[in-house]
Order: sequence, then structure tokens, then C-alpha cells
Amino acid sequence: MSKPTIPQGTRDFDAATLRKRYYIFNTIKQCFEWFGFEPLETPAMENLDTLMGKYGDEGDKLIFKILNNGLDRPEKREKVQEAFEQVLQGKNTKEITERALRYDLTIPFARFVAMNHQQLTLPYKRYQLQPVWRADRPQKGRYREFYQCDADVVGTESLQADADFVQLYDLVFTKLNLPVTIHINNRKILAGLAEICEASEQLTDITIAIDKLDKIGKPAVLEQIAQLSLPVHAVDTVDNFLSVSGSNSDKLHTVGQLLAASALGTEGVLELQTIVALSETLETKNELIVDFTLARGLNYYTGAIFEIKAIGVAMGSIGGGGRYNDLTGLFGVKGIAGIGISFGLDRIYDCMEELQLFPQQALEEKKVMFLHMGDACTSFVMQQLKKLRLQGIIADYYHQQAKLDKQFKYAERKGFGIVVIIGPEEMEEGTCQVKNLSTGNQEKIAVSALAEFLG
RNA sequence: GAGGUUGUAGCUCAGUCGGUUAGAGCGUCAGAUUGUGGCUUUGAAGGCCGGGGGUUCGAAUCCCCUCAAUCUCCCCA
Repeated sequence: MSKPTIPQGTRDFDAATLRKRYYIFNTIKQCFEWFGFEPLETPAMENLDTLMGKYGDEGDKLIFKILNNGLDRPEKREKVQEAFEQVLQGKNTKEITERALRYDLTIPFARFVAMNHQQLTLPYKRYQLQPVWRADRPQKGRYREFYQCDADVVGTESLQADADFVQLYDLVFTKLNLPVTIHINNRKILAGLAEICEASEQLTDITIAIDKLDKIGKPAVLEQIAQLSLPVHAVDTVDNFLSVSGSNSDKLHTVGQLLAASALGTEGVLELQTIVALSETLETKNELIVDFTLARGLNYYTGAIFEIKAIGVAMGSIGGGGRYNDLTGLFGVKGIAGIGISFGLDRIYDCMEELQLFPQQALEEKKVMFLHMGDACTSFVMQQLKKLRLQGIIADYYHQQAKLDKQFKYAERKGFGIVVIIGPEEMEEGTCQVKNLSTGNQEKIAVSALAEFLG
């Protein structure tokens, strides 16, 4: 038999890793709760229809599809073979696959809202911490199974909600002590730019090119724009757009003038101004940056868009989100606007690990281990363990008779801070030896006082 | 989907120009130590050199194929 493996891009997590992951997980969850979001979980798999066409052509290719069961049944043979021909052409058919692993948490949430909107009291704020799957090629900071931590609110068009999410981002990264910049833009501004360029049809191409600015530089971006066969003035317009600099309000002012001829673009500038102004009165620990090059790939955003970048680490975005004013419309329910953000748990972990930001205190637990002299002590030791555990103290003992030497080494390796030694002498006296492994201090106390001593 | 790098002990890695029985450190286990961990010290176990094929008297080493990991581009959290 060959050695067992796990699928590409997936991982097993050991105890030390999980403690750190839980630390991030719990911090994010706690912040969501503080903001009044309610928990929600949705299935790992969705109907393929629910997911297809929501993430763009590129996204569709990255959805993990689940093969239908029972394809081998003889009476289906002809249908299945016919359907498979379709698959070979790059099409999906219900005969072969009708379910898929979820690709993100936003679309399943929209599906949930569309199914339940009559029961929900709007605005509805939910948070969701669950794994998602993408058939991407794994590399640094990119996995095929990873956790997203989403908070969304639906049923409000208020820009105050947008500003609230800036505060939420700021709070989470403040609590994690991970320095980031919060980038914000507005889809309407990008649409306005395309309008000014007389190339509304090519909005996506333009934004994809602009998005690469910090990676390939302005000349290369303008080169790409030039190749889109847009009106002659378009390259200059984009050049001006990308040259905007200064403070957030300076940038908004300049772009406001540049896009004055576009009603949509002007609306976007005004929205962004409102959000930025609100955020500035509240102040953020992490810098809020108006970033007109921020595009984000997902098609369904209509207003504000966010992206988070960690400072001091070469890592893609560790969070993103934005406003979508008609997401449930995709599922036949019109008129429910929403906005939401996501935290990439795995990337946040990678950043914090690289910057060594995990606080030792938060990861260590107070644990007590009993060392004993053999079977004669077992019943006594177990009685003491029971008392401690009822008090919420993590307590364990060595399940076999062994030399103290060995038990000591075990306790140390497993991270027990305190050991309690029980032998025939102690049992007779009703005492025990309590030793602190980090200081080496040892004292004899009455067993009856143990729980209080450790508590 | 395109390209680069790397696969040797549980882990991190040496291994010369192709040449005898493939090494080290860490870790594991046992002893030094019959009621006291970390330090020290002695010893042991542990390998189809990723897999397959080829060249050669002879391959961990050279060539081809394949698998896996990892990174870059595309795209994304």
C-alpha cells in the first residue's frame, strides 16, 4: 500500500497551529458579536445553479463540482454518455453534476436571504465563519480549502452601514494587533471613468488593468489600456485618473472634477466622501486609504468596495468586501440591498505567523498533571482529578505506572505548568507535592486545599 | 491553463568527478538515575535515496518519463 496523502491544497492542523487559528477565529467572532451580527451556517455544498455565473468566467472554472451518484446504473447509460459529451465541450449538465462545494459565503448568504426574506426582520445582520473551496492552483497564501469569516447586512442602503464596516475592520485588526491599511473605492467611480472614456462596455477590462498598478507600474497599465482600442482620449483620461494624489479629500476632490460629466461617477464620489468623512470623525487606528486602483473581481459589487492589506508582509489581500444593491435579485427577490466584508483566516494566520504576533499569553492554558507511584494511587488520584475538573481546571495524569522521571518529561513536553505528586507517603498524610515546572518551586500542601490552591 | 525550483531517516539537511557497507544535527526510545523535569552522558531503533524506465562493469549522483511539494504568471482570501 502506498503512503496516504491528502488532496492538493488541503492541510491537517496540529494542536499548536489550531490554538493560534482559534485565537484569530474567536477574536473575529467576538468582534462580530459586539457589532450585533447574528450567526448563520449554510451547507458545504450548494446546488450548482446557485453558484454558477456569480463569480465571473474565471470563478466558474474554480468551483469544485460534485459528481452525481448512480451514474453507473445501466438504465441511465445512454443519457449519461450523451451528457458527458456536453461536459467535454465545457458545459455543465444536471445529468453529470448538480451540486458543488461553496466558493464563498456571500452567494450562499444571498440564496438564504432570498429563500427566507419574509421571515427575516430587516435589516438583517449575520456573520458566518466557515470553510470554502476553490479549485485554484495552490501557492503561497493560497489554498484549496480555507476559512472565510464574513459579516453582512442586508436591507439597508444607508451609507452609515458602509462606515460601520470600516469600524469593524479597524476593530478586528486592532484586537489582533496586526497592522493593516484599509483600502476603499467605489464601483460607481470606476463605471464613471469608463463612461468618460466612452467605453462602458469595457469596464471590466479597464478595471483589471488599473488594478495591476502597484504590481506592474503606470506605463504598463497605460500600455494595456491603449491596446483596448478605446477612443483616443481614453489613455490620457486614465493617466490623469491614476495620477491623482494627496490626502483622501484631495483625491476625492480631484476625481470629482475629472468625472464631473458622469452622473454615476459623481454619485460614487459623493458616496465615498460621506463614508470617509464619517470614518474620519470616528478615527481609525489602521489607515483608511481612498484607492482608485482598487477594483475587485467579483461582478456583483455596485457601490463601495474594500480591501485589506497587511503592512510589512508580502501577501495578497487578507480581507475584502463591498456593497451589492441587488444580490438577491439573482435569486428572484428584488429590492434587497446589502453590504458585507470578509476576513481571510488562513492569510491572516500566515501574516501573524510571519510577524510573530501571536501573544504567548493567549495561547497558553493553565494545566495540571498528576504524577503518581502506581496502581495503588490510581483511585485516589482520579478522585482529585474529578474535583479539579468540576472546577474547570484542566487536569490529567499518566495512565501507566512509570518512573517519575518519565512522567516529568511527559508533563513538560505536553506543556503542563504544574505537576502534583502523589505517592504512598502523601496518601497516608493526606498531602501532595505541588511543583511549578517553570519556576521549579515545590511545596507540600493538604490535598483538601488543592482545588483552592490551584484555582 | 503556462513556466521555474525541489524530492535522501519522523524533522532540517550533507553526500566530492559516477566507485566498497548512504551520513550529521535535532527528535524518538532505552540506560546512567529504585520519589523529581529542563542540563550532561552512553547506546539503540529508524532508509526501495519520491516512483518507473534508460545509459554504464557500477547510479542517491547522468538522461527520459511520471508523481508530489513549492513558487511565479493569470486570478483571488
